[in-house]
Amino acid sequence: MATGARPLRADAARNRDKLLVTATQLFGERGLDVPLEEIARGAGVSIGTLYNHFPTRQAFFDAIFPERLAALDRIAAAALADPDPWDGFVGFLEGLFALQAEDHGLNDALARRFPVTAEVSDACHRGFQHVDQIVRRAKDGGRLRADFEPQDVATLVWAMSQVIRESMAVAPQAWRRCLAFFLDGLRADAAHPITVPVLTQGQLDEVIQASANRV
Amino acid sequence: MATGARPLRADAARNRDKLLVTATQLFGERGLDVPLEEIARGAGVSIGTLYNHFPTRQAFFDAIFPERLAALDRIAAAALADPDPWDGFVGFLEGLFALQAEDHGLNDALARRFPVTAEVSDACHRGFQHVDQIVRRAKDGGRLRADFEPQDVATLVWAMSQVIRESMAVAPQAWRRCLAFFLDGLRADAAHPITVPVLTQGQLDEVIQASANRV
DNA sequence: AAGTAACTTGAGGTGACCCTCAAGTTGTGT
DNA sequence: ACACAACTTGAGGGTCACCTCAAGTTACTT
Repeated sequence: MATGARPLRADAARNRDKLLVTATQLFGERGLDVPLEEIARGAGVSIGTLYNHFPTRQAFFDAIFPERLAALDRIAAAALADPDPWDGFVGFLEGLFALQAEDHGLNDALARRFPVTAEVSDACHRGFQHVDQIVRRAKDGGRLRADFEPQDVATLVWAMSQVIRESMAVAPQAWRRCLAFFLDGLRADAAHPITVPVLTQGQLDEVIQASANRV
Repeated sequence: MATGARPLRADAARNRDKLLVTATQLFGERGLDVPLEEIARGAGVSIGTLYNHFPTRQAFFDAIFPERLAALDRIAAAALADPDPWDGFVGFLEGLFALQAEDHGLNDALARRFPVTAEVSDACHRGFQHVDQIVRRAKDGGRLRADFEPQDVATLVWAMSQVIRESMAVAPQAWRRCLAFFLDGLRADAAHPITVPVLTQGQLDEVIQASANRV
């Protein structure tokens, strides 16, 4: 996996691995705010070594999230492969939120702090494109209401991420109920006129930017 | 307003007031995490004086939130007074979220950290009872779906609070769109069967408790 | 087996915020 | 005008997390 200029020394590679494993676990359990010192301790390594390998918290995210986002890609692909566009749309959302419910860190990442580095932001763009297709397909299929736009998925992610965060410890499946209500409002035959305009892509970018600056 | 054992000395009362005004403003603008030192500075008073009057952050909340929650009471009363139960239900939610959108601190309070002291928790109980009535009335009226329960309002509050938080700076009205989608899913004629059970009151209390401990 | 580059270590500096308390100041009743 | 209680002050101690770097250790090369 390490493909930099020259290979790491054996002990260094081991340490890097241990740090990554520990970080992945702690982020998953407790969110993205875990103290770096705790990660070092968990990996059995000094704080200095941690900084050798991951000079910033962001460096951890960059190393961890591509894998997570790949899971998202798979979910999106499955959604697009579903013969029923509406089922695909629903499956995508359920898959996405199930992933968030399993991984406190991913939930944090999607809700409060969109990632910024090249690789991760690429993955996000791919994600947006997938969402675009999934939404368009479900609208064309006639069961998703016509005034629902891809940007509305972002709003939905914010909404659900908080529901997941609050309820996950006590009722890990509670978010599914909230989503079910919401989905019933997204069906074409449930639609009532909406006067509030969708977020423009520019506005969405602004929000994401603000979010990232908050890290 | 001060009704303690003996009245405050004039200068002390003035300082208390200035602190309260500043705190209200800063909490409203920036949420409940504003450093206390900033409140003291804003009020033109030393940090020691701040601690004289408000020995904990919670003491500020106790002084500020009853007024805010009274506004909620008014909104609930208006909802119950609405001749159309569904319109009342919708009006209640819109009023509640509009309040949150105006006041970052209230948003924080409802989303992440339910208050704990007697007076405030009383107000919450009154709030719950109002929600109970509003929901029951709307269900009896036949336009709110029958499987929607008062506890589901809590979930909705979590969801919307995050939408509000993320979008308020860029598109202060964006939450209304999200709510509109959601409401379309709450209409009786939009209902599809839901398998996930509602949060029990006990579970809800647990979540609220966990939330409060997080302060 | 020795030499060197690569790596690790952890004490300690920085900064943000919290909170306390001894010393000083000011309002108020007499 | 006096005296005392009420009040204010802000330096300073505590905690927690971040981050650095000089000195020590270890893996790899020859």
